[in-house]
Amino acid sequence: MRAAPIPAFSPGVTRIQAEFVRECVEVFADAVQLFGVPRSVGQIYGLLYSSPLPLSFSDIVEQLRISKGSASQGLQLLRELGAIHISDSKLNAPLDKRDARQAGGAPGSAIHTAEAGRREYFEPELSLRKLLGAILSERMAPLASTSVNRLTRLRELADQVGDGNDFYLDRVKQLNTWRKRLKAALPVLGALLGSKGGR
Amino acid sequence: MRAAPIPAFSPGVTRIQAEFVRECVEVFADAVQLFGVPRSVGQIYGLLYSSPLPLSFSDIVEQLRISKGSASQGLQLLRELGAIHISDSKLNAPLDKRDARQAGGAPGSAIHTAEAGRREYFEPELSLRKLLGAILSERMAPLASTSVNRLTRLRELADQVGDGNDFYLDRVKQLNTWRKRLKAALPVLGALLGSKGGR
DNA sequence: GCCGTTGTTCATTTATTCTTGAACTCCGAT
DNA sequence: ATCGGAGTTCAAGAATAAATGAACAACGGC
Repeated sequence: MRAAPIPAFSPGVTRIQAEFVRECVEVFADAVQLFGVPRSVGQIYGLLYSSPLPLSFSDIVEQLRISKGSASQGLQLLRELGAIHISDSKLNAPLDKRDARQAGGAPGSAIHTAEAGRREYFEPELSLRKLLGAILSERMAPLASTSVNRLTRLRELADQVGDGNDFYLDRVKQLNTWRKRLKAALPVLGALLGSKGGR
Repeated sequence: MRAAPIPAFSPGVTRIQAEFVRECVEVFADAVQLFGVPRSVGQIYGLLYSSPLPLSFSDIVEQLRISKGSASQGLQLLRELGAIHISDSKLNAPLDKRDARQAGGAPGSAIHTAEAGRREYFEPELSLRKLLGAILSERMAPLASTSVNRLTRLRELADQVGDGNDFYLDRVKQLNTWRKRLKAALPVLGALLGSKGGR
């Protein structure tokens, strides 16, 4: 088990809000692990999900207390999956945020002076369909790419066995059926998750 | 990367059959990894899947060249998942197998004299629905059990924030929607995999 | 152009998971 | 009862995956 990830306290954020963030971070950290995605990546998504304003790279590093390396790789993966995107309001976001911070906060550990440079801000993608669709197809890709070749090879071998009964051919046929069903089921799943009918 | 798992040669089995087995073992070893199931467990299933006759514990250990510990744990998991079951013909299976082996084989490395004791024989489950259903629900269980409590907690926190807009409440609502959709989608997926319509 | 800052890459360290092997229990046969 | 093989458990080792941090590259402002 790992030490509970406790986001750093940011100025201008109430204790309740911080608690909300922490809970979200953990929820997503746990959830993504079920899909084989590293915990820290879920943390990043959870943080963005619970933030009213887009966050920058360094916000994430500071609040999650993770290394720049982890943050960079995690953000990269999330972008590849389409789970987050760069805020289009490159200009507004930082300004809004500075206001928000100044508004409520104990300015003790000062936000560094210059909020300058090529800083980018990230927002979470909120479509469940896109989120899961990307993860699933990413994980299915390697299987799909090799499975056809392998089944062909198995079929050849089964033909050569030539024992009395059709055991080997039957098994190959069944594998093929399974593959087809899986292939057919995935799009349907996507449709279900995208629909509004889940009540 | 790991050394290719090469099943040991068994008497009474042609080279082609051995090749078929090896290919199956690898196919399932790779496939199960996508669902977070250990490779060796997939190997065991693949071996059983490609065997015309039920296999015993020691058959598995010998042919896959894995330790008794791995075999035991792997078989246990597969049984929990309902992916294999103990051959009901506790009496027939071993007899059949001895016949089969004697029939074709170079009896050089003799099958040990006494086929005795409480030896059990395993067969693979062939229903895709059962196979995947068990894996999926096993992996979803931890999420499902905690998610309701966590969402309740998040809702409480969101109520307490009370900033001008409904940002936090909206996020909680969306999480709830996602949860419901996932819950609704899983049974449908099961139905799809069990149907005959996948052609 | 330079300079300070932002973000990336990658070898190393750290943490987690898987496998092994040996001691042990269980069961059936004698 | 006891003997021998069948199967399980678990601590220790090996293999794999993830996180770190420091060196590096990219960008914007001046």
